[in-house]
Amino acid sequence: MLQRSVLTEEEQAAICSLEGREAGIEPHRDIVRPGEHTDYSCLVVSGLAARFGQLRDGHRQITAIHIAGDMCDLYSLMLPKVEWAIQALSSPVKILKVPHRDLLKLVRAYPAVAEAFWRDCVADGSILAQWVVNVGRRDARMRTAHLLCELGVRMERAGLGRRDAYTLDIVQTQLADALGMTPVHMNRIIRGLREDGLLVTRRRDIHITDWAALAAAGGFEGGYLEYEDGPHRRL
Amino acid sequence: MLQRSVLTEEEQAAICSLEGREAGIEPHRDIVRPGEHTDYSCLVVSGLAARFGQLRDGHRQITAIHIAGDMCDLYSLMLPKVEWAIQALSSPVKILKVPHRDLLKLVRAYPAVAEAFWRDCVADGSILAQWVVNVGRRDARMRTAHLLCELGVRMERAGLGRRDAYTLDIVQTQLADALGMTPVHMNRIIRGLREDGLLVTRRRDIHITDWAALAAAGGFEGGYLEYEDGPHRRL
DNA sequence: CGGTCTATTGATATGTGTCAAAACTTGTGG
DNA sequence: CCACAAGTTTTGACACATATCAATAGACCG
Repeated sequence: MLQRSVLTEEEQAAICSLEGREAGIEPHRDIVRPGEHTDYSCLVVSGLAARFGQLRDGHRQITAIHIAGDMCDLYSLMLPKVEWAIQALSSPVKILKVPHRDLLKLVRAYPAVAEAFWRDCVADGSILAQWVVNVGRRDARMRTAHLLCELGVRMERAGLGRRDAYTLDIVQTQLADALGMTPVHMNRIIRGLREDGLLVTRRRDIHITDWAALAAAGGFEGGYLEYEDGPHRRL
Repeated sequence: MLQRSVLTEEEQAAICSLEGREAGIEPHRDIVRPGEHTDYSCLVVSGLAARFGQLRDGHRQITAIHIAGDMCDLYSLMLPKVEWAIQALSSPVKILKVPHRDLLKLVRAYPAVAEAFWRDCVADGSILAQWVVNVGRRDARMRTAHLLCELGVRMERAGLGRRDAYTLDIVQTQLADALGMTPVHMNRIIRGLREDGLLVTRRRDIHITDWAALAAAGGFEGGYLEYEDGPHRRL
C-alpha cells in the first residue's frame, strides 16, 4: 500500500508502529466470517487469502485474491458489518490483526494516512471492476489469461517474484472459483494454454513463457493496476 | 451518501455548499472517458449513469449503475487516472461536476467528511463484489432477478420510488451489458419473469408483482446494501 | 408517414457444465 | 522404504444454457 501513496517519514513510521496480533490460519479456515461485526482489519504477512461470496447451493465466487503485503478487509474499517468471508487459500497464511480502534486513531491523527488507506480501497475497487468485466464479457480462456497476467504484475510489484515467473499457492478448483467456472473446465483451459506454449506449470510455480502472447490472449492492459502520482496527492 | 454516515450539521452544510458546474449529458454520451486524468467528480442529479469497461472487439460490460443522488466517479478523487468510461444511459442525465480541488479542501478540513466519502467508495466496492458473484455464479434468470431487486432497494432508499415499483430508464441491451449476456437472451429472460407473474413492465416502469418470489429467484439478500451505524463512526 | 431504434421470435451453433472414472501427488504411519 | 489414504489433476461422453444469425413486429420521432 505504501507504494501507492506519498507519505512523509513520520506518517510511514506511524503506520509501521501499528501493533497487531499475529495469527496463522490453516488452509480453508475463515479469517473473517460473513455477517459478523469485525473490530480489526488484517494485513496478509505471507501466503494467499481470498474473499468470496457464497450462494445457498454452496457455490462460491472468489471476489478478491490478497497477496502478501495486502491489507485485506480494510473495507470493514468503514463498514464493520462484512457480508463476505475471507479464507486462507492452500497453505497456512500468516496475518496480522490490527484493531480498528488503532487504525481509526491513526487516520484521524494523520489525514494523509487516511487518504492512503482510502486510496487502497479504491485500488481494490478498480480491480473488482475489472473482474466484473472479466467474468461478464470474456470467455474462459481470456479470463484465465487475464487473471494470470494481473497476478503476475501484482506479485512483481509486491516483490514476490517476476511477472512471468511466480509461485501461486492455489489449487485449480480455487482458480475456477475466482473465474466463475467449473474445475473441470478450468483444467482444460490451462491445458490449452500450456499446449499453445504460453505457460509452464510445475508444482505451484507458474512460468509464463510468452508474456506478450498471454497478455494478448487475455486482452490484458495493466493500466488499472498503475497508481501513478497525481499532482494533488499532497496538500 | 449522507444517509450512510453520521455527520454534524456543520459538516453537512459544508458538503451542501460545494459548488459545481451543472451539465446535461445526452444519452450514450461520455461523462468520463477512459485514460483521462480527471480533475472533478460528478454528482448525478437526475437520470441514470453507467460505468463500464470495453473490450477490443467492442463488447462492453457495465460495472456500475448510478442513480440520482449517487456520486459517480468519486474513485477518481483518489486515483485521478480513470480506466473506465461513464456514460449517460437512455435519457438525458443532469450532473454536477465538482472540482477535485474543492473536494480535497473539504475532506482535509473535515475528517468526518473524508470518512463519509471513503465509506461511499467502500459501499460502491461492496456492490461491485456482489456483481462479481452475480455474473460469475448465477445463471441468467437469477442474475436478472438479483439486479432488479438491488435496483429496487437502492431506488427506494434514494426516494425515487418503491422497491417494487420504480422507473428504470434503460434499454434491454444495456441491461444485458450490466448482466454479461446477450440482448436476445435478456429479452427471453424478462419474458420468462413476466410469464411467471413476477413482474410487469410498461414503458420504462417496472412493477414487481411478487417481491418475495423475485428475491427468491435471485437469491437476493439485501445485507450488502445496508449501512447501519457502527459504534465507532464518530470520534 | 417513413426512418430509426427497440423488442420479440425462431433456428441453430457453441461454450461450458455435469457426471463419472482414472491417473497422479502428497503426506502419513507402519 | 513401502503402502495406503486423501486430495488433486486429468480425461471422456453427454447435457444444457447461452450465443449467434436472421427476420419480423412494434414503438418512437421528426
